[in-house]
Amino acid sequence: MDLITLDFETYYDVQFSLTKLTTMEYVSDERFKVWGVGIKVNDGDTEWFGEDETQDAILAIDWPNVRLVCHNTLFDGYILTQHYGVNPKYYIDTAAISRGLNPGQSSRLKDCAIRAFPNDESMRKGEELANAKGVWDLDPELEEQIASYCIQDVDLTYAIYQQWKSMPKSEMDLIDMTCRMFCEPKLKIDRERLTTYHEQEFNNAERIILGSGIDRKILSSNQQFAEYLYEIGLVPPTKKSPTTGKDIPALGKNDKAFKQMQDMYPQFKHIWDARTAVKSRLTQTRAKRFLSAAWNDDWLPVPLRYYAAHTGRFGGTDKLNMQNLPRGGELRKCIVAPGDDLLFVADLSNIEARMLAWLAGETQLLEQFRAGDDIYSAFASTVYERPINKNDDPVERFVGKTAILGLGYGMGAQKFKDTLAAGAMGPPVHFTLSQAQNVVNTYRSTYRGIPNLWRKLEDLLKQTLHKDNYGNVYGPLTVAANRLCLPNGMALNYHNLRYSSAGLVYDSRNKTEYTYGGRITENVIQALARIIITDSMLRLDKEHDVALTVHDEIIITSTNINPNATMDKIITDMCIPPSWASDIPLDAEGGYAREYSK
DNA sequence: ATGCATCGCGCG
DNA sequence: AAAGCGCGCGATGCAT
Repeated sequence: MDLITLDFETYYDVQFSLTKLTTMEYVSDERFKVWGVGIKVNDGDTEWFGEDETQDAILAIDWPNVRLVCHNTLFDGYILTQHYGVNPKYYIDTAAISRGLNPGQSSRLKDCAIRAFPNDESMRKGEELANAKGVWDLDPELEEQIASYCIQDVDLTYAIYQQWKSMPKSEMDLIDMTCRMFCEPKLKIDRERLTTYHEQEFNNAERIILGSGIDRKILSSNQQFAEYLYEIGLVPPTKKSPTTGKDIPALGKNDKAFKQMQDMYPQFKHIWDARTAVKSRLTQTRAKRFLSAAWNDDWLPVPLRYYAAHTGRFGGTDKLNMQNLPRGGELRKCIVAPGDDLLFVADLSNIEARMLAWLAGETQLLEQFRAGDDIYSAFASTVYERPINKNDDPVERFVGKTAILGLGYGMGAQKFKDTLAAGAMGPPVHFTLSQAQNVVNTYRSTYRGIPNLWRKLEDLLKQTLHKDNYGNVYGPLTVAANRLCLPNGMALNYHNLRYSSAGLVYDSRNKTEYTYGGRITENVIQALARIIITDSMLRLDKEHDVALTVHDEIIITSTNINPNATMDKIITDMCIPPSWASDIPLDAEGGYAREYSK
């Protein structure tokens, strides 16, 4: 099989660019034009093909026998499949590899080159002196310059791949899968339903905003909306900014004081409704993005960013985050399986709570998971000192749920109290600070292994600062330089980890992050849980099309033949424990339908 | 015009 | 000693 490294150079201008448009909008636009392409076959010399030669050069390649290497393969791969109609056998992306090996650091080609070849000044991306912005027809001189930059980029990409190809095979396969979700879409949109929904949402919001008689600029600005409230004789609530510590208006949808204000002044309902209409436009912008993304016969590419989080979790990209669609919302129902196929959706139940119990060695909790007990009710029973069950005690169970989901990573009494009152996951519950403190204490004393784990993992991370400790093992984790090695060959990286006056800090996205036991524990648990789900995705992708993942959820398209058997197979697969945690009790649940819904 | 920090809000 | 965490997008407000 040939290894082809490739880089497209395409027309762009001020309006028509990837900062303004999504990849789907850009490539499907009338203005889309390939200036040329640089192609390197195996270790041969990179060749430039100009505008008139590109198509022949692309079509001459035996794509079913090609492993493709690009830097940001979602872009070049999408052009190959959607513009030229050719599908490589395997997709490799050096930007994705960079994020896997160096999460939280820039994955631009320029920065990758420095990281891959720190001591070789010849391996540097040149400054792009040519300004080709807005030039539709390149003159020979400009084309010459672009061609030379392009060849240089292809050569760098190839060299970086050679340097980093020792990346675990399973992770390479995940990068390939991520590219296929985008370049070879598995999902479709229900265009009619989506169009109707978009118009309806838009008209509804407009009616409410216009009806209020307030300028939408005022409605959408916190500052200006606060001033407006003053003018009509109301005192806008304030709160302390969690980042700057300054007093800021508390006018968010979930700000308690603002909610109370709305309840207190029902005569201003038109104002509250208009504020919501202006602030909650996610569904409208998203519907619009879906419609333009699915330009090609309603096929919907799924843009996922491999290793977006330093824990390995995927993220959204390309102005379209498929991982935060409102639950039970119309948007999800507008996403469908193609033809007569069905969409299978399954998620790993309480995966993080299970992983936490397992790593902390909390035998009692593990036994409860193994027995299929309702963990939230079980903990609530301890708190309330009486048997709690889902049907009779929904409020008490919600307290148990909030505790299990939050307190495992060190949440304190004040935050627990606020979280309960906000009622984000259930009915709002109002506790005094001392009642909240009691629950926190009960949690920490009931599951002693968990606060113990916070201390152990903080100590383990500190060990990464001294090379005497490299190789030390804790469960599935191994100590190395500034990182905790994971059982899949990857690592939880803490770039430039060091002590500061604030404590333990590290660099992420040019920001200094402060960390501590509870937070490290959360990172470790998230990283380990992510391995369980991606292991399953890799197995399932052999038989079905994995179309999307949302952290603990896998979305698969498959035929409508024996759907119950397919569903069972998926669930069974997701519950296979990894070799490094063969005794972890896993559980999964799911369903299938034509649409994406649960 | 464009970049950056901050906030709000959607998901896990 | 104590501290829930992980994302991306869109809008605002301010700096360049």
